[in-house]
Amino acid sequence: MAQAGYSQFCPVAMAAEIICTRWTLLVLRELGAGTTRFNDLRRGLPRMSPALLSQRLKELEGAGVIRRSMQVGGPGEYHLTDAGRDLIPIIEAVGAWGQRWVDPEVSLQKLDAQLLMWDMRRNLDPDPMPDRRCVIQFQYPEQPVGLRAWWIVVCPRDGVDLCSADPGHDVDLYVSADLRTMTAIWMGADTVRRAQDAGRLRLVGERGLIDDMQAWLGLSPFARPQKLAS
Amino acid sequence: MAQAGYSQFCPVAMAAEIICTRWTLLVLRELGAGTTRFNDLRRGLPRMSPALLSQRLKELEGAGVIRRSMQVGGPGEYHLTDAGRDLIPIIEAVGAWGQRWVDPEVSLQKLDAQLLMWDMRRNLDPDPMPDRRCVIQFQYPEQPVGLRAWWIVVCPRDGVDLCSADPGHDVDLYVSADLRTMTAIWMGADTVRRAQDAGRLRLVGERGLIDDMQAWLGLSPFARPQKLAS
DNA sequence: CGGGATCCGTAAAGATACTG
DNA sequence: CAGTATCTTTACGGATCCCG
Repeated sequence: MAQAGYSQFCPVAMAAEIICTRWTLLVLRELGAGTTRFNDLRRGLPRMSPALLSQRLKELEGAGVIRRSMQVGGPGEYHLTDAGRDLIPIIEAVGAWGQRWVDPEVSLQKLDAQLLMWDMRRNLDPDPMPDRRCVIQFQYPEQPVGLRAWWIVVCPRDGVDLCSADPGHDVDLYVSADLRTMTAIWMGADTVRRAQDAGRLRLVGERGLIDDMQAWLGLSPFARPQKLAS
Repeated sequence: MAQAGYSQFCPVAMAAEIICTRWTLLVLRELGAGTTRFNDLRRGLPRMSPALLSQRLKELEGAGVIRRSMQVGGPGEYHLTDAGRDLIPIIEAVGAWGQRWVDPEVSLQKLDAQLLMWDMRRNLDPDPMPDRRCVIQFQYPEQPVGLRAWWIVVCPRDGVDLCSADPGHDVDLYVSADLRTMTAIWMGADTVRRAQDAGRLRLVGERGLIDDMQAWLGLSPFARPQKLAS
């Protein structure tokens, strides 16, 4: 910290100077998942200060891991370079290690409704859903007001949208659980069926959406050995 | 920093809290290479303060990555657990990434004679050497006095020893180069033959030792896709 | 609203000295 | 040999503010 790096010629040290600084691996995880915009990165990294995110993005650009494309009239976008894409298997391996060796009781201590919803939105699979607009409301009754209710709107052509305020549409499915249960399902430590049978998860609404929920909800990309998005 | 971790349930974040703190990956690299003693770890991490090393070892023990074995009369030893051994492929992948994507001109800026000699000592292969005691003196004429001369003593049964003071034995081979050249050879960016032909490396002594130098010297474990030591 | 920059208090790391 | 103790420097967190 005090000094630039480790002063070691070893490739592990050189790479660690680039990717093992605070938050950096998570920034790369977001970029690997397809996020390109500054404020979208922020949504996936809610506790990271914008100043530090900006600094890290510059450092990664300097290291040749990402490239910043500034359109004249449009917003800037950040993309992994070839070197950056080469880091994705490493991030997947780190995630797999965490999934295997970190006690779920510890990770389920770090609940964050906004982060969970943002993550679910990204990975939600519309294919098993009816071919029309579907609105699902998630409710976490024990959460503070602003984090208690969420709407996910799936449109066949507009994709998946997340709102923390009522968008006004009719709701096709109400999902109610405590945040811990929903996170455990998302991480693969619990299932829709088991949680529903045990009363930890309540589903009210269209039968088809309920029956296929495990399918369209999916799992965190790190819950099983699976690739990150393109 | 201000807070303990990232407050994210994602396995990547959980793992990053454990292994992506400063110096930690290099501590694990040393342990993965077979080093078990505190002061030997220090030799491989010369710029890391003992206080921080001690702290990191405790953190890693708390995370279940290493185990500390305290013998009653003997010195303490640190060993990777199963979880820790599972990190070795990740460290190798990080090293491979660094070897591929970090400009050698940048890594060859971070020269360190003591670190290089310690690293060479660990990986030196006595097999291609004569079956008797061999003494090799390395000289880096441009280095400051205490780092200028090194002796490696290879004994068929006592293993490989490194001295920074003359051990008093007859020298079988004198190796003279600048530190950058020797490091480049060690990292696979140069070869004994090429450096000698170009006059960057001077070898004086027993013909057989000279001819087989590339073989017994070997390469850094990260210079090619190869396993760390047992 | 997207995309940052600035400022200040706190927490972590570096340097060095010292001890059982 | 295997660490602590101490003091200074640096980085990070959080809030606020700025600009097109």
